[in-house]
Amino acid sequence: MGRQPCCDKLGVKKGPWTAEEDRKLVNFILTNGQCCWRTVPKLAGLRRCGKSCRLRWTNYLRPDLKRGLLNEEEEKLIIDLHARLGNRWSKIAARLPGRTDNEIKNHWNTHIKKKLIKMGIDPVTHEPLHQQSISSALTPQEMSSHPTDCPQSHATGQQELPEDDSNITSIDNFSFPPEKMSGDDQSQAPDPQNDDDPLMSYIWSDAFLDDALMWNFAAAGEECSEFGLSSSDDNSAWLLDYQELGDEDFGLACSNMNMNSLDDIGGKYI
DNA sequence: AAGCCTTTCAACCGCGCGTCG
DNA sequence: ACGACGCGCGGTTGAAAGGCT
Repeated sequence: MGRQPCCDKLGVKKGPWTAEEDRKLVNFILTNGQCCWRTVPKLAGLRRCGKSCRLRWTNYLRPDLKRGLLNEEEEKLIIDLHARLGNRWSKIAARLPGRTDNEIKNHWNTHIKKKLIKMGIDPVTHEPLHQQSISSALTPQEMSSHPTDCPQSHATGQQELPEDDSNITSIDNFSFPPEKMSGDDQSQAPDPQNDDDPLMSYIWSDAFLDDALMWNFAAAGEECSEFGLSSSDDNSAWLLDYQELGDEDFGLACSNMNMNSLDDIGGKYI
């Protein structure tokens, strides 16, 4: 017997979410918390798959999300974490407060990957690219958009920045110790405890994750005017109404979400 | 101005894993 | 031990926006 579909395909809406659907989902979760996603659409009055609801919430509607482009520090961190973890985007996202795996994955594929290739670094292995592998690492479109991006010296293992490095300032200072750049990232991941970089040691520590949770909400509080996208985004402008939420609503939502110590943090939202 | 091409990113799909009865 | 179920993850798709000719 085959696997049961995650939702009844008939009558389930697909495609972009409307403001009304967003509103229903947010209202439901803030009132009831994140519970069984399979039942959320029915209880929230949505003609959506539970999976779709979860994705919409985690990738777009969650109030603790940061908005806007990733900054240089975040990019560096992603590159470093990718060198250790590979394409385990959720693990990487867990180390970047307010960022989602989907967002990081997209950013990697559209920005960072190209930057690394432009720098002559294989985005998969994080090793210097050889001339022939540069072409295989790039799609035909990427090749055409970077026709002269292949430094000649990479076959020697020497990294040579392009003469015009104005486009790579965000990652121009990062470097990987040789032991971090070889082989399968999972099996050969270095011992975090031995990491020389204090920042990375901290990021790899359990304490980081504890702090990250706090940062999520602190960041959301500081940037609460951003989490609903720009005010020009008519489709989501209503999200700004989050700021109008009362203590009671927020407290309930947080307690249902099993977040710790949010009574204090929650005040930053409001 | 119009059509085509490229880029971006929200959303979907299928699979694997953990949990529970 | 086994199967059903729900969730989360990573890869992929496709619509929209922006850029180019």
